Order: sequence, then structure tokens, then C-alpha cells
Amino acid sequence: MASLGVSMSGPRFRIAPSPTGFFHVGGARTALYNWALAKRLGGTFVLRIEDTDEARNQPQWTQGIIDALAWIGISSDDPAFEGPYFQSSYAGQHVDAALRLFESGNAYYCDLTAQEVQDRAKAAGKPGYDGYSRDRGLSAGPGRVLRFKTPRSGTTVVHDAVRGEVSFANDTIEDFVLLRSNGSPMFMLANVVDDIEMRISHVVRAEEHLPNAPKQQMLWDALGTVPPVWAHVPVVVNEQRKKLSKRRDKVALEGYREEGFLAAAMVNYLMTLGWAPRGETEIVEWSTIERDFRLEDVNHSPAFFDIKKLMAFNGEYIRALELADFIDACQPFLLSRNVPWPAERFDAAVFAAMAPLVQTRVATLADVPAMVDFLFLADPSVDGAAWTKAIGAAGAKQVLADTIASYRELASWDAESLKTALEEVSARHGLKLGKAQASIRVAVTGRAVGPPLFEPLELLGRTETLRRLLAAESATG
RNA sequence: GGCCCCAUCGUCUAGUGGCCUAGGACACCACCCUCUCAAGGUGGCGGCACGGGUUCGAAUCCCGUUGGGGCUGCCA
Repeated sequence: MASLGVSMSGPRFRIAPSPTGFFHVGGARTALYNWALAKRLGGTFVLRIEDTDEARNQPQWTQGIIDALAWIGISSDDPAFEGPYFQSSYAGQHVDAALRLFESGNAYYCDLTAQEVQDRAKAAGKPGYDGYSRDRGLSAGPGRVLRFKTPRSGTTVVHDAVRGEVSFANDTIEDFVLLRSNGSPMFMLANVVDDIEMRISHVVRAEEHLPNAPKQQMLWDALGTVPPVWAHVPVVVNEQRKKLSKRRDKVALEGYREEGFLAAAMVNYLMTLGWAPRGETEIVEWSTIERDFRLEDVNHSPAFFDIKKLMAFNGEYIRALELADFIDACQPFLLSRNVPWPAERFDAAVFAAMAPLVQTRVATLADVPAMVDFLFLADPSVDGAAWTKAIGAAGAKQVLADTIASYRELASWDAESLKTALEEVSARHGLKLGKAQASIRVAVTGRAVGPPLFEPLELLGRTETLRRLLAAESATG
């Protein structure tokens, strides 16, 4: 459509999410495929919000989709990005196209109700519409649907960029509805008309749409246009090998952002589902993906969305961050309302000092608060089991008392001195440092595991450290 | 039921007839390092679904079986 001012040069790709309130991770992967191709080929990535129900198809419903795409690097500011478009803006053309199909003899009206169609199918023992009105020559009228007249012989071959040639016997494709009895266009028709109007050249989407491809291709042909390049990529599945669904699985891309996954890690991981970068490592930059991604190389079988592997990728990406960037990335998780400490006790400088120690120890940014909470909590809650094991251990009380005495007199309150002092205490009790530090750790942090001990002790200061050690000592009775 | 798709370690994959006694990554296990936990290093466990072909030679090609999945609306 020239009136839209769309670019006519270069291949045109589109994604067509439905405004469901979240953006599906499977859709994100498909979007990434389209984006990589559009960018490499100097084409256009078209975002079209797919819903013929105008009530649901409002700009405000789509902001979430746009934000989610932006997060994974598909920015509406990029010149290759076009849209978002709303299918409903072509409603008139959908009906026009249907009428043209009727006039050219490619479609016919049928007055059977949905119930009647079902009854006939049941009686015949074959599911689907049986072509009852095919040759009845009905004209348009109330209560009549317009159906596409599919060929009754021959085969329709869909040339698929990832699967090769897929052929369908035409007599297995029923005469599907184009216009409802109230005259409104069906999605299938609307979808094809929009693709034609927008000069879409490549339709890259999930495999679940493959059975629709022959029907859509028939429509392209009947409307006098040459069909696009089809590419049906495998679906993403859960551990039961079923397509990811909103009910059963965690599929919202936004949810992963909230849980502290880095966009770059998410993008990289998503791309490895069904496709592998050329080099010896699968951790690759987007530029590499853009350069190397080919539809022909996409796997044919479904891929399991493995959160464990996503976490491993995320950990790698977190560790690769510059310290300042890591600290920045942590901010939303440190300043969030869900944080365990009172907001006013948070100290950015203390966190900055701890940051290098936590950076190698977290898989997601959401893990960060629990690593440093004891620094900002007035009284860290104590893990009962850890307490019993570390403080209740034989000799632990003496170690505690000895450490308190030593720390009281310590000339310089710094991590190195604190360590040396505790080493001396340990030696006096015939313990290894690893053993002796356990009770100190639990007394001060409330946990048996955590970041290295002496740096936080330094940050906490002598007064507070001793206060906690004393409290632990007296609690042993 | 009908139509369609798929099949390499537990998982994601490399592999396009000889470089394969099948390579990598995640997970798992062991060891090293080490103030706990991580990170890092080293090593280990583990796979071509099955049966027939074709070929001098098959993970790779063909057929079948089995097993998985998707679609099957006057929803989108």
C-alpha cells in the first residue's frame, strides 16, 4: 500500500502476536529469527498486532508487546522496524477481497448453520464441512457464510524454507469460511489480505501454523499474487514435550526480565533453541547471530525450554559485565519494594564494595538481595539448622569467645587483619579456618553459606560485628 | 479418527555417505583451587529409537515399524 508509505525495497518480514497481555517466549524466538533476517538482508521487520476483534485491538493493549520486543533488542526506533499495525484498519479490504473471490468463482455462499454442518458430518462419519453448497449457486444473503472453494483433486505444495516441500492432498482441505454469516471476515482471510497489502515477502512463524499454510497459499494464488517464502520453525516445548502454554508453563518474556535475566542472555539462549552458532561456543554476540543465522539451518524438531541452561547462560553474562554495569543492573532489585530490609538502611556504597564478591555467585539478578541482606538488616534472621550445626558444635562457644576477645583488640579493622586474627584463633583451637569461620558466619549473617566472610565484616564495622557475635555467644547459654 | 511434522547423550545441539571407536554446551559426578558458597581448572558418566534395504562403506539416502508433537471453530 503506497498510502502507508511502506518501504518497497528489501524483503519484508512480519510477526503477528495477539494482544494477550504478555509476550510469549516462543514468540520472542520467532521475532528474533525475523529480526535477524530483516537486519541482515536489509529488509523490514513489520509488527502487526493480530486480532480482528477491534475491541481487543487497541494501542494500549500492545504497549506490552512493544516493550518486550525492545527489551530483547527489537527496537521501534530502528529504521528496520515498521509498525505496529492493527489488522482492523484493513477491514474493508478483507470484505472486498472476499467478494472478488466470490465473483471469480473461487468462493460460494452456504446457508447451513454451524449446527447443521456438524450434524451432517456426524451422519456421514467424517469430520468437517462436506461441501454441501458447493454447486448450489447461492447468492449473498443473511445467515449465509462465504466459503472458499478448494480444489477437489491434486495437491498443494508448500515450499518451506526450513522443511523443504510439504504437500497436502487438496481433497483433505475443507471449504473453509471466509465471511461469517454476519458478513465479518475470518482471521485466515484477514491475515492473508494484510500480508498481501503490506507486501510481506517472508512468513516465518511457528510450526503450529503449518496446517494453515496450504489454505493461505490457495488464497494468495486465488487473489492473483505470488505466495511469500514460508518458514515454519519448530515449537518450543516443556518437559512433557508439549507446546509451551500459558496455563502450565512460565511463558511470559516479561516474567524473565522481572526474575533478573539479562536481555542478552535471554536472546542468546533463545537463539540456541533450534539453531546453533557456527563457532565452538554457543555464547555469541547478536552481531554474530545476525551475520550467521539462516532459516535452512534451523532444526526440524521441537526444543525443550531448559531454564537450567538459561540460568547458566545468564550467570555467564552477569560475570562478563563490567563491575559498574553489574551494579547498575542490580539497582531495580536492590531498590524494589520486595527487598527484605527497610529501605532506609540500604547503603549503596556498602553494596558497591560487596558487588565484586556477589557477581560470581548469582545466576540471576534476583538472587542478589539474599546475598547481601545481612548487611542492611538490623537483625538477620537465623537459619535454625545452620545455627545448630555451627554454633552448637563442640568448642564453638570457645571459638566465639576467643574471636570476640581478639576482634576487640584488633589494631586495624580490615578484611586481611580479620582473617589473620581468626586464623590465629583457629590454630589455638586446633581447627582449620574453614571450620572456625562457620560459627562466625552464622552468628553474623544468619546463614551457613554466603559471600566471603571478612570483607562484609569490615563493612559492617567493629561495633556491629561484635554486637552480633556477643548476641550469638549469649544465646548459646 | 483424518491431515501434517518430527526422531543424535537426561537436555540444547555439531554432523548433509568415508575425516565418527559420533564433537561441544547445560545438568550430573570426581578431583584441584579455596575462609563457606560460588567462579575457575582437570577428568568422568552418557547418545545415533527399532527393523529392513541401497552402497565397497550409513548417524547421514530409501521403505516400514514404533514413539512423540501439531492442526483439525461462523476463535485469533
